[in-house]
Amino acid sequence: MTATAARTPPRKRASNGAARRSEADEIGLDALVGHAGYAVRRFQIWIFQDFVRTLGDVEIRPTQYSVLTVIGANPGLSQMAVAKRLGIERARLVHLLDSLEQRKYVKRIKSKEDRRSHALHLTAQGETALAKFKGLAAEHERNVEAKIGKENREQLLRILAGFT
Amino acid sequence: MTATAARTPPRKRASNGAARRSEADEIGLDALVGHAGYAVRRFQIWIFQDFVRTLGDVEIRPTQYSVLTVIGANPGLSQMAVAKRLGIERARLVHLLDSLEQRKYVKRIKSKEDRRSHALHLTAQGETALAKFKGLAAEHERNVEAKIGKENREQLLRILAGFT
DNA sequence: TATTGTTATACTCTATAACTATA
DNA sequence: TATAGTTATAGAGTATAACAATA
Repeated sequence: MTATAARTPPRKRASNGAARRSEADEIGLDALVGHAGYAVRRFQIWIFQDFVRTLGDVEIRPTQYSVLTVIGANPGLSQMAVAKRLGIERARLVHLLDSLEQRKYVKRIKSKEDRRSHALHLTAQGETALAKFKGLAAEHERNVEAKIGKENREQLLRILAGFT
Repeated sequence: MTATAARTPPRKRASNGAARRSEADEIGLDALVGHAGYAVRRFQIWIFQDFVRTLGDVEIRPTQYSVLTVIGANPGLSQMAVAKRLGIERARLVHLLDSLEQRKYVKRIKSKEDRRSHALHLTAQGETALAKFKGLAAEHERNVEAKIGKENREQLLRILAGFT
């Protein structure tokens, strides 16, 4: 392969001395245009920021929300089970749970069957809080729908269902 | 809203003393199933890992690739312009460019028009290297296509085109 | 020997704030 | 005053390794 393979000719730049472009517009992405990963990254940045903003008052971030939701729907899971299911490192989950336990949303209960592991449960306060978080997360989801369209959101969910 | 709103009944767990589930399968995601952001996050983790693996030999990560590609296609851009176009913090771009400059892929040239700013260019070595990176990135993109299907990848790019 | 939870380390990335030199 | 680049800091997130208690 030569150095020119797949190279796009440099875009015409404002010549020296000419008026400089007023904005960071018109800058070509070249090969990035064809990369799904680039589009997905930019979309994820937008979607995370909207989630964090929408749930800003309750100070819940996406990862915390996912942990609370899975524990709420599957009480008694071990830390390993939650970590594997959500694709989180078990070492990281320790700190996430420390925080959620301090805030009285989650409790670790020593398992009698396997004394190495903890059974995870929501507290009563955690149940109430999670219901509120789900309402706000639904609001966030409506923002997503407004941004990309109802049909596109549904197609996206269908296309990526295998990764959840 | 009550605490029970939108709550899914807890899944049936293996009763105490019964055989425990062998794998972290069958764990319900509850409300996460309907969140585009969750699916996107999981997909992005997969896609980043494949990119990093596919370009592992050349030690180029997605962000570095995006910076090199934009500079290659738009020689002379300032750091601010690159940062804005790619949605990277300008403070972060400083370190990215430090690394790419050390590796002789990029050079910062003091602008004569505005002595505060640097015009960014690829070195000859950078041009050659980027061509190789693009070939590997195309290989990564074929992995994506194999994973989600040709049609789905194209739909994804179409749906998310507005975020690039 | 292997696994669970934990602690620790390193690096990537996001988000700010403040500083300098220029404009 | 405002902007470009830089330095610094803090927290989130990823990726490892190693350790104690337990299986």
